[in-house]
Amino acid sequence: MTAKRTTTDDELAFLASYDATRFPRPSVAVDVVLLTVRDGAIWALLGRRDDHPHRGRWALPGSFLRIEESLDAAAARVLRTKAGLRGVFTEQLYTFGSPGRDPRTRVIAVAYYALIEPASLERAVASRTDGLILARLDVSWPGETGGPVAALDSSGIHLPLAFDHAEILGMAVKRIRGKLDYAPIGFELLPAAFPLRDLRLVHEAILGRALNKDSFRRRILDRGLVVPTGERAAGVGHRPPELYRFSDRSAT
Amino acid sequence: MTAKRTTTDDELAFLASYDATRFPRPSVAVDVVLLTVRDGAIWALLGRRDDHPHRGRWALPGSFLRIEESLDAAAARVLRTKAGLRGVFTEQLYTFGSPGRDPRTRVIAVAYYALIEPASLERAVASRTDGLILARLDVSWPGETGGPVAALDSSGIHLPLAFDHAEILGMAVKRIRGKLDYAPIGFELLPAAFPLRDLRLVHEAILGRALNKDSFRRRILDRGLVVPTGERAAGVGHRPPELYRFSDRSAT
DNA sequence: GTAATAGTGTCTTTAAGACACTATGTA
DNA sequence: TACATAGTGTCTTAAAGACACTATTAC
Repeated sequence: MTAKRTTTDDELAFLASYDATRFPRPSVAVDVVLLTVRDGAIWALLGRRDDHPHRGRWALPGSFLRIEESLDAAAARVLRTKAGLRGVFTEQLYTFGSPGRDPRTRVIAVAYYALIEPASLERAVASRTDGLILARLDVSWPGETGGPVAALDSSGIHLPLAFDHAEILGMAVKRIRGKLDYAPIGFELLPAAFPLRDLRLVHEAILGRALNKDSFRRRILDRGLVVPTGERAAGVGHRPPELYRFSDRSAT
Repeated sequence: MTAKRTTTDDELAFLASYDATRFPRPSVAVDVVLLTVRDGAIWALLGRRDDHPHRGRWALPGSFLRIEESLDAAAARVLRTKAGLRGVFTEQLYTFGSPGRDPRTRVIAVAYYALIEPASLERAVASRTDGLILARLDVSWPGETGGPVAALDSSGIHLPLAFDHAEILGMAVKRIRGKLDYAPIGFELLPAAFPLRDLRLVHEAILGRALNKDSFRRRILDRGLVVPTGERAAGVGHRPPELYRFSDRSAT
């Protein structure tokens, strides 16, 4: 972090006289794209806006940044207070700051994305009565092209999104598509023990295309990122697959 | 961007009564890591701080965000006013917001990185009298590990950096290392026409390791990202190499 | 001529795709 | 038993590394 240094009397005097209100300052908010993967699609947590602006539209969970709180802490607080979740994998995504993105006042939104396995997220949504939904994302662009992403309700109807949240969703999808190959993010979307098939289905849903079964297995096993648990899934209607777990080796 | 929608009288009344000053707001600054590659190393533009805090230490060029200015526009303004540069490749990097990172007040720094070829940057530094220097970066970590990065003056002495700017430099190096393989960022660091050797030296400097000469040539040419200009470099003391230029094909 | 790097051709190695085949559970 | 998916083995293909060899300029 900041290197050790001495504070001089001169500097102390400067700091005492510093007036932070001399310039108009924007508000800073933190928005969280909480994602999961299920049924071959990416899903995101959205909340219905009860207040202006964009009342009735759907928005990412978010909050204004508190004055003595780090950005990461604000993202964790949003997940805790809006979804009742703790210890979820979270990473900063991008900062959105177009002057017109919020009609109230100038708001800089520091966006985060978070990944969680579907069972926990469904439980969180079910335990809430404040209009949270899990929306299926409709990614219309291929590869890592990027662009806004639409959200669909359970009937496949497009949900009207608030602010620039379609852009933020698009950035989150683009990010996890890009990171999937070299970062262990698929594991965040699965329970502790999982068959390799489920890991492949998660990758396919994120990438939006089918993957070769054999080379996927080989690639994952060769990298040593997963280790067999010795257990097998039961009651699957066919040969039960071996269950694996994420191996936290520091290998690349 | 934001979807088309109608504004109701109800909402207009809400907006008229909205008081943006109800909550304390942090300041928002934009800092730019302007990078180039020369002599097998990465270099960054730094300025000596004339004022408190961190007077005498070295800092990234930056500015507080103006209230009606986009983040991208602020980054472009910083490059224009602090280095006299326009049209430089610039991309958002990461947002730094630890509560203690600036002793004056809470400052959220939206960091950008920019890439330029060394001749233009040297010209910009030489034409300034306000204490700008080109500092060589000392990247001590391998691969995409990440972490703070030190800056050295022309004698190889460590320059004391202001705020958390060693962290920001580290994030910029990590980012360009990661993007080098799939994004055409090497070209931003070279003149319009260049021999393949220079492109390889740029890649090697960024990655911090030697690359196989033959497969580098094959890889670059096979991707069709460069096209021969038909000209050759002269006066190089050996067989003159063909000069290539970046081909702006939309191919992946 | 020598020195130095450009550039080509070929062999080997490695990772990924294709695909056949065997294994083992449920119904 | 049939069925469905798990898992193995092998062939092919594509990309990268290794390396030998030729090409062309400055000196």
